[in-house]
Order: sequence, then C-alpha cells, then structure tokens
Amino acid sequence: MRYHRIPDEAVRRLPIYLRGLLFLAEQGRQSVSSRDLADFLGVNPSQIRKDFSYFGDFGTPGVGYKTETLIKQIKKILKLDVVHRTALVGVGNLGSAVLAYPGLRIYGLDITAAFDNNPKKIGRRVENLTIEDVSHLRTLGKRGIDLAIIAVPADAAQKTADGLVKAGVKGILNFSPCYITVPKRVKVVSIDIAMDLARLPYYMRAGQAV
Amino acid sequence: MRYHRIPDEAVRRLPIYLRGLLFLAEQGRQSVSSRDLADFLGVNPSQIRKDFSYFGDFGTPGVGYKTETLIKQIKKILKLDVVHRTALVGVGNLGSAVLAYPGLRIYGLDITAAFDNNPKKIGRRVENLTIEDVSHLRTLGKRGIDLAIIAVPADAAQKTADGLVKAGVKGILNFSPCYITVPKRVKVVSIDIAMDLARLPYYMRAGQAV
DNA sequence: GGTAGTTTGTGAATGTGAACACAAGTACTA
DNA sequence: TAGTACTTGTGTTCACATTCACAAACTACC
Repeated sequence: MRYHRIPDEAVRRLPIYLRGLLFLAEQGRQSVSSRDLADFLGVNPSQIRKDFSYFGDFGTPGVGYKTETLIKQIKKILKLDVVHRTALVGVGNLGSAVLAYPGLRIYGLDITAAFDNNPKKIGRRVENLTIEDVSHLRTLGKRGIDLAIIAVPADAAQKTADGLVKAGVKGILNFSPCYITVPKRVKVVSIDIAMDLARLPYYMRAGQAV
Repeated sequence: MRYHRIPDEAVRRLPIYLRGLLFLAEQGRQSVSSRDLADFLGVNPSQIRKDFSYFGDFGTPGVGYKTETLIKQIKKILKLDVVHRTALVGVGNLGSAVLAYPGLRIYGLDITAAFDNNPKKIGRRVENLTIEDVSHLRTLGKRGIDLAIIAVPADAAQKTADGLVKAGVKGILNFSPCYITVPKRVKVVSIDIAMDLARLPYYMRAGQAV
C-alpha cells in the first residue's frame, strides 16, 4: 500500500460496500472476492480493489477478503465502530420515519434526543424518546451528542442549523430542501429526495429510445 | 450552442439549479446571473453556465438569465412540465412521509396510487388515496402510471420491482436499502439514507483536524 | 455614437476518477 | 517440488468533469 490522496468517491462508496458485505456475511459467506462483491452490487471489481487499497492491504491474493475482518476494517475507517449519539430535530412525517428506520443502528447511529417546536408534540413519547422543545438544543454538548439530523421545513432549516452549530454539533444530515451555511469545521450532508425524483422523468424519455 | 454529449453530472445538477431558481423567483427576482445562482447554491458560476449551455443558449450577455423563462426551460428539459402519475408501494413510515411530502408536486410528481401487502392497511385512506393490495399492481398500465416509488423492506424490494416492471413502469425510485435488478429500459434511482449518514462520522474526524 | 461595465458561451487547460492489464502472491493437486 | 488456477494490489491509460480565461454580446449613460 502506497500513499495516495483518498478520493471522495472512494469514501462515498465504502458504505455501499459495507452494506453488501453485511448482507453476504449474513448469508454465511466466510470470504468474498472483489468479483463476488462487484457482481452483487453491480459495479466494477477493480474499482473495489482500488478503493480498499487506499486504506490498506486487506485481502489475500488467490483467496479474497475475509468477510468479517473486512467489515470490521471498513467500520473502523468510517468511524462507525463507536456509537454516535445523534439528535433529531423535527418530528414530522419524515422525522418519524427516520426515528423508526432500523438501518441507522447498524451504522452506529443512535438517536438519543428528538426536538420539535410544536407545543402539541413536545412531551409526547416516540420510540422511547420524549420530544423536547427546540429551545433546549444547547444542552446537546453536555449530553455527548455531536451529530444531528435536520428534518424541519425549509424556512426553519438555517435557524436550526445555527442552533446545532452553537450546541457543538460536528456533523449534520440535512433533509430540508435547501442549502444551509455552516462553519467549515462542521460537515453537512444533504438529502433532498425531490432532487433524485426530478431526474427520473428525464431518463425515462431516454429509456424509451432504447 | 454546439453539439455536446450531455454529461450525467450536468443532468444531476439541473434539479438543484431549479430548486435555487424557484426560491429566487419567489423572492421576486426577475433575472439571475450565473454568479447570483452560484453564490446562492455554493457552486462555481462557470459550471452553471456550461451546464446550461449543453441544452441551449438561455442567457443574455451583460444581463443574465430571465428567471421565469429559465425555470420553464429546465422543467421542460427534465420533462417536469407534464404531470407524472406515480405509484407508491409500501405505506410504512417512510412511504407515509413521501406521501405527505409537499415537494413532489412542485416537480410534477403526482402520487395517484398507494399499495401495501398488510391486510390491516389495505382499504385505509391516506392523503386522499385508498391503499390497495400489492397484488393489484398490474392495473398500473391501464391507469397511466409509469413511475413508482418503492418503500418496502429490503427483502421485498426485488419482488416489488419485478411486479412494477411487469406493470409497465418506466422509472423507479428505490428507497429500500438494497440493489435491485431491472431491464435496461427501466431507470432506477436509489436512495438509502443510511449510506449518507454513514459517511458523516468519517468527515467529522477530518473536520476536527482543521 | 462611443465608452465603461457586465455577463454570457465556450475553447483550452487542468484536475479527478474509472478501467485495464499484469506481476506477484496464494492455494491446491499431484 | 512443479504446475495450474485464482485473486490481489497497482502502474498506466483512458475517459470524464471542472475550472480558467477571454472574445463576443449586451446595457446604460453620457
């Protein structure tokens, strides 16, 4: 393994590899070759090998990768081997869906606080959490929560982000359909399902021609 | 405007530009320069100009782009100017959130059918729709529905996709955390929120060093 | 009409990522 | 030990995407 700058794209793909490996491990696979994983995920084998090689020499020529070991390695790289206490802001439809989503635990995300600004919701219990008033965001730091999910309407997103940053949050997953500004030290990943949906009709036309 | 193959990345960005333009239009902006939009979205102005140039000459040197006109042009390119009848399969937490999401209408997506396999849910009404049995998927073709959203558990995703393809659906938005296989003529866009969440801890570490 | 100040559209240069192809390493058999 | 069949890790090549930089086009104002 030589030194290489790690491409963003490689990091983006690691969770996908991890998802595939977890599935294959559950199927009882002791070892996986780059070819196996590539076929399963619909990607190129050499890309998988190269991506892994940025982080270390995990495989054995002639054999492949030990499934469990590789899973541990990737989790460690992605810092998913420690549980991250996470806050959810906005317990509407989307927020509730996120709360109920079983996939998060697998990736070390543990939602331990939920906030809303609707007085009717505050105090209610959902999924073993009591919904708190958004004005209590500043308590996050003391509670060891450094990650947050924003699931509030677009017009409240920036204000929410500001509050989270003040509370010492280091990473934000933004579900609101807007661009939010934060200090460089804070990492934001945005998801707007409409952005992906809006691409479909374009490709569908292309599909007809084939 | 010369002929150019249109890069995938440009298509991927168009909805983002559209979102920004819709916001600026609402603020009363009659015209926007590539610089304005770039600042608002946090991207590079020349990239915006180049992306637009693949589809036509929409701007006026010295002035910029007429907001409303540009919005119409992008909607037309993305085929969002006609309403797409869309089916939702799986009315769990995530499916319900999608149903309630106001953003879809803006992009020409109209959910006109909802399916589930849970007998307790079938027949119930949500957001002006009656939940139907998944075994009725084959009626989609007759009803002019060519787009579908999969929001079922991972183990049922492939079977659902197969049913949708048989029913003549041309585009699928897949929320299930797995890879699904479909004929080439059908376009699939997959969203797995865990994939994005799983990247955050990695970047957070990097952020600390800054 | 001329001049100053913008902003577009785009060729060229740069940067980044994906795919190929193969030497080197491993397992297994005989 | 030699030979066959695999599979990794990676240098190299190729393809794609982003950014730069500037001529041409437009506005506004005198």
